Amino acid sequence: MNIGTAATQTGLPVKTIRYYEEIGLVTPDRRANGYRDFSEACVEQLRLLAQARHLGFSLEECRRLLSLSADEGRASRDVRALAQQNLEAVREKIASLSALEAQLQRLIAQCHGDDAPDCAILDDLMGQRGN
Amino acid sequence: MNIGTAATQTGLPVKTIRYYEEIGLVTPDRRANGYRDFSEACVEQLRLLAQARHLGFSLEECRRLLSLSADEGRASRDVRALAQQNLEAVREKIASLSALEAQLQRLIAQCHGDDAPDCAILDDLMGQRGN
DNA sequence: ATAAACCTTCCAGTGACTGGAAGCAAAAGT
DNA sequence: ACTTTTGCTTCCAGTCACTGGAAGGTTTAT
Repeated sequence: MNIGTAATQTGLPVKTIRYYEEIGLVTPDRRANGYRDFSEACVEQLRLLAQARHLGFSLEECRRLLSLSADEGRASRDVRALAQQNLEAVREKIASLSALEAQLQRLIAQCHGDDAPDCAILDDLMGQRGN
Repeated sequence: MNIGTAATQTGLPVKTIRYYEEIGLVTPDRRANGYRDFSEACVEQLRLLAQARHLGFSLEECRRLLSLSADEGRASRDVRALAQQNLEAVREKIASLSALEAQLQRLIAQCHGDDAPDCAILDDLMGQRGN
């Protein structure tokens, strides 16, 4: 299977697949003309990559997921732990973004938003030390 | 004021301040010995940068904030619009992270998490196309 | 025969820093 | 006065996960 077909099968851009090969996440075969040749197994790995990236796993986490998925003797506990870690990270991001949201909302509420140059937002941004 | 003092006054790392100068966000004076010399006004700009970055504004947005803060004839409406845009972006990020959280939670719940190699998470990751 | 679509590699850029090396300048300690 | 430490300078390279583009070879369709 050519790289373009693999791309449409997985939803990954061609460039991204080449990049994944470059950093050793997948190792497609090569044809006589130099074209990459993707096996079904390889496409499955790409599908895992696409899906896991979509879920916010880093490429290093994806690497571990791939090695777990290749390991017939794996314990599902290990996969779960990885996912759990990722979940924590997502929750932390949500928490800090929520704090941002509140602060921005407060700032916006305090600003008149008219033609005059005095602005509560700028006042706040310049007023205090960072944090 | 030396760069180190400016750094402690604003909470920004020295390296970051130099980077901000490099991309033209601030332009401190220079002393005879080549050291940067930060005026109070310059430090205020750095404070704005620190605070705005902390609130998730991009550096390009910060650039616009700085030019608005320097413009005596600005309309606070414009500042508000910028903050409002940022708020939307933050809300979108929160929404998509929340979707991730739900999906991860579901996946984790389906996985036994024991010694056995069969794992609902891996099954899911390899099963379908990436969207 | 020609055009288009597809493949290859390599180089450079993104955003926002961050780390490190090599080399002066200034401040502090003895 | 001398030495050590700290602080400043520049420049180069790396991070993460791609993304764009150039220059060129291959295959497929017309």
